[in-house]
Amino acid sequence: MKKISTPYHHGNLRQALLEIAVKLIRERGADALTIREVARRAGVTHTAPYRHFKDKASLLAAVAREGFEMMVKETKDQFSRTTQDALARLKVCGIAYIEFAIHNPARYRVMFGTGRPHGKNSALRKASEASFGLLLECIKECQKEGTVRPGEPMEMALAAWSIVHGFSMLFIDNQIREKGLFAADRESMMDVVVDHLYAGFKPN
Amino acid sequence: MKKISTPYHHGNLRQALLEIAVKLIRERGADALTIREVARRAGVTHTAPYRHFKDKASLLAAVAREGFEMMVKETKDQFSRTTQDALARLKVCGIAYIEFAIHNPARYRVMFGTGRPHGKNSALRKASEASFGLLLECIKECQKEGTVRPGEPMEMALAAWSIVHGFSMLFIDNQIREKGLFAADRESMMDVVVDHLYAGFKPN
DNA sequence: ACCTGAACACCGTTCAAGT
DNA sequence: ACCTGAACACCGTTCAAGT
Repeated sequence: MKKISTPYHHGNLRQALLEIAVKLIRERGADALTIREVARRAGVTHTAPYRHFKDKASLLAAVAREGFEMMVKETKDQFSRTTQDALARLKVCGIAYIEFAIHNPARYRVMFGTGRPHGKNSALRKASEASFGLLLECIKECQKEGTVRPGEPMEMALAAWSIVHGFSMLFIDNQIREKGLFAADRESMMDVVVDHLYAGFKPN
Repeated sequence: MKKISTPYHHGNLRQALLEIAVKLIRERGADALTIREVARRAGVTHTAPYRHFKDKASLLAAVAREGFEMMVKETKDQFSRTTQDALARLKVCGIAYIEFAIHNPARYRVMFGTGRPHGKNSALRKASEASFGLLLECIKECQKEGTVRPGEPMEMALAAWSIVHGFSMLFIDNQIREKGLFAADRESMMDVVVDHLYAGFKPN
């Protein structure tokens, strides 16, 4: 009888651990994420993950980093299906951001929920800066186009980020449905919020 | 020799535990909050807290609830120092909200960071609804006054909440300073965000 | 290189017992 | 009523050892 080869050699354990981690958070909450449980589900010893991640925090950081990269990719994909109109792209930024959060609440919470800044982890930092950069560029282009009023783009990007982030957080934390805020569907809530956002950007 | 009386009888243990919990989160992060450590600092056995809180989650819920109550109180205090002008009160809502978050980041994170809704805990739920209610009332009054455009107040309150919550979260998570977003001081950042918010509320 | 097994110092929670 | 001490089933992390 041939030996059944063990599944996670040759470098795919790292990716497997990441996927299991996300699934675990999604299914059972952030508290249920333990290195030992991830290892168990991957079929390896509880110390094996330490070959790929320094500690639990850096496993979470890797999950977060992937998240920012996914978000950027999805936004760019939407861009390519959009007119050259910079204002349209700016709206896509907002919508894509919120949609990512709503469709990946577990991962989104990891991306922002740590309470710890990204400071030291440069890969994570770069990924999150790329995401913010997309928004910033859109705003600058809109200003050139004349579809967004003049003003410090950094400040405007901050206001824009605040509102989409705030809405996303409240939404995935159930604060919105819980308060009976809306019988309305997600789509129209998103539109309300994003429209409000751009109302503040209109040129005079 | 008289026995030294033990400090936490007669019902003040509960309050002591809450204060220690907040201090612990503030000083060493949310991960450092353990029931055992709280008990240790209070000078009681690690099982004593269970007389006052069902489990760790309900200790955290109590910390969160106190937070919402503090926020409402501080906002009302500011109201009493303000003109009858409803628009001025609306701005106070935004500023007081952000200031609370900035001055109590640890507690603020507990108030929103659980990932778990407040659903079951009715005291917590009521406290957070009171906070939202303040904002909602202000918007309605402004509409009567004509200083905020007509529209579903619930939707407008949601947009307002999103932006102050988003800004607060980004700020206390260090996402803002980390990205080199502003050399500017807090005050002016807050003003930018809040001004942007109210720009979207202006009547035509 | 990658993985294991034992070990250490912790957790949250329960429960019978003490005053 | 309020608190204790032992116990249980977990953690994260380290380290010497195996292939």
